Amino acid sequence: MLRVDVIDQRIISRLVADARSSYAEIGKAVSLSAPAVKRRVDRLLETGVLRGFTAVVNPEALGWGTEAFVEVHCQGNVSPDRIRQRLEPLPEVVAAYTVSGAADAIVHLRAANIHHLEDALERLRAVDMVSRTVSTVVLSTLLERPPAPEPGQ
Amino acid sequence: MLRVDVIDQRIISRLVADARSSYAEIGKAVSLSAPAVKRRVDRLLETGVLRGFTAVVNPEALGWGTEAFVEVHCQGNVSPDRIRQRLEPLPEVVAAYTVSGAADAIVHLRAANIHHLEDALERLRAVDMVSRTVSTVVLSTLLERPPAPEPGQ
DNA sequence: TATGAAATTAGCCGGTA
DNA sequence: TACCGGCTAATTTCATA
Repeated sequence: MLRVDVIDQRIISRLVADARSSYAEIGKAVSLSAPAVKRRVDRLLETGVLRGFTAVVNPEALGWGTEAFVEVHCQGNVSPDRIRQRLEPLPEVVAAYTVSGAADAIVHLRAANIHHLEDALERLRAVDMVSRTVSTVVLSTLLERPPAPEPGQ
Repeated sequence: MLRVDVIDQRIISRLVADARSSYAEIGKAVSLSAPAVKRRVDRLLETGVLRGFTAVVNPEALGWGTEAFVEVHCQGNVSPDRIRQRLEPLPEVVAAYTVSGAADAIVHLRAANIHHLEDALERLRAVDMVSRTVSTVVLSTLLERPPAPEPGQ
């Protein structure tokens, strides 16, 4: 049900590189007809291997020039689902993870500027379960890329 | 040159939600003809507001089940560009940022499993400029989403 | 806006495990 | 039988002018 063969991986690679390329074009690269490619893509979407297709936007161009990673420490035992529920309404949260170690979660924030970031941090700290936060402001983005289609190991 | 109006924002929203939707479909939503939408999208790509289109893959489905954030401490003064050059060859690095604070950089790693992650960490630590690393293993992903088309502030 | 070219998509058939 | 791919045709979409 979650079988992904070599051809699927090559199709995924193509779609990761350019999600708007046509099935015919992809088919030429993997020696398949366009309908065959569509069938595989539909199956990959259905089985959840592919979650969808999206545009990659330049955050700075949209006025999201400032970002930070925030370690969130919670008081008491909090379920991951409850943390997610509280973080979801904050529009500045672009990603959040529960983690091992001292902190309970790592939250990736994006804001228009330092003042906006400060404001977002304040709202994050105001979430009832949050007891302490440790922020690390991003100075520059060195690298951002999708995971390779097949794990190296 | 980097002007983005309200209609552009709505087009970007649509493309972020589904990069494979047709220009005609987007046009219907923003009350524009398909060629008009195409002109705007082309312009957004040219000015760098849109970087491209990509498929969102389920990392677990492809065997990338383990991830970690790593604080990297470097010895001496190292330029961001040099750090990027050294990180780029490591396929497990999906994102990297220079940051303020004690650490010099934060690296987002994705691996097939804990053993693979350990292996990748070892290769990261072997990079000459790296003096110390602090790893935080991700237990679960609470949230992952693109930034909203317009900043809240 | 309109027109030719290209892509999408559903249906049908054949080969194979 | 179930699965997978190719082929065809109707429709939609694209990219010109």
